[in-house]
Amino acid sequence: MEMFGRKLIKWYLKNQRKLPWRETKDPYRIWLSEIIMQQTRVSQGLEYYRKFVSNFPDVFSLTAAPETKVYKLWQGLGYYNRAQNLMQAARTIANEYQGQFPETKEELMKIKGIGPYTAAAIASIAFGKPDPVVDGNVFRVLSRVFGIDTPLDTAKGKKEFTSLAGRLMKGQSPGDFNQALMEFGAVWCKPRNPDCDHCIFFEECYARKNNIVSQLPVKKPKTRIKDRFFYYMVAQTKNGVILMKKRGPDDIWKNLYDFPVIVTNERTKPLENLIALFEKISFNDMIYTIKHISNEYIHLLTHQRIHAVFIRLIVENFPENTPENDLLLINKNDIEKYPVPRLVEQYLQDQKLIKH
DNA sequence: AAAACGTGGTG
DNA sequence: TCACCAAGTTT
Repeated sequence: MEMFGRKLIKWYLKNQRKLPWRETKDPYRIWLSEIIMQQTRVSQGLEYYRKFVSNFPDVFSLTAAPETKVYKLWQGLGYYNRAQNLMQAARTIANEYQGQFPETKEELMKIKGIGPYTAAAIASIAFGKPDPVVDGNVFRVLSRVFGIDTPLDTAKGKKEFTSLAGRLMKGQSPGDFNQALMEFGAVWCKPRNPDCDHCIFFEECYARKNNIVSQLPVKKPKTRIKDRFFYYMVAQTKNGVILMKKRGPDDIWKNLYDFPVIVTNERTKPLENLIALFEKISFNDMIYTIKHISNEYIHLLTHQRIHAVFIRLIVENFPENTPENDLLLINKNDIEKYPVPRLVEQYLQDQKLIKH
């Protein structure tokens, strides 16, 4: 523990980049740099920082500036809310704090645009408070060196990493420690292809030792919803025998029961064309009539939006022998005995094939 | 709690 | 090419 901070700061004092906001303890400039650098690379933000400092050397000059001028200077940086928050924060500090930045993380966080990260950064760098910063770099370095696979974009993850950073910080200068940790992540422990062989933590790094550097840090999977279109064939004889199908192990609803289905990634039309395909997954030469085509059901899963259409067929007869490949013929009175996805249950209810 | 918010660099 | 990522915060 102790050693981690010592080595880190030793590395930092020797290897840090020379950046303008590192040459001041002025909380105004620290704040300005932190807001500008949110979600922004140094190479992109550097010139903006210089422009803002020279145009607005203190919080009062920023307060006095016309909005348009501030936006103009911000142009091209992105996240334009930051410019608006910047002006509001400047007014707050000028009016409610007499131009003096509050010194605690808690108080700083009351100011617009200052969240947990920025508050800790100002408190530690400008005022020497022992508040650990936890940004993307810190997540990466700590998750690798200490082998933490808690997803960082969760409440649990944030708590865990903040707590660890706080313990590691003990005995070190908070501002230096925080900047060292971020700098190390930015220039050495990079997201991809870090130079582990020459790393100061070569010996102790958990990820390096276990060859999982590229797998850390862990993030929650993006909830990118995929649309899928399910076209179900609900085939039934006149005397009430329904063809069902057990779902396989490779998709959603494992081992539940539904019907023969055509799955596509886009909407299919006309629907009638699907029936030829149905014959391939059930019986050849079905003699059928289309009894009903349902509306599209939308069924939401964590990562999928299922668009389901049920095509109900009346067939003359199923073959006598029991079909292969997970197909089964059941009496419609027994349908409730089979576990089905909620989507299918809904359909069956709507069709009065089951009660409730 | 998840989504929106911008732009530019990278492998 | 394009998904991923960058000194996050707000709603």
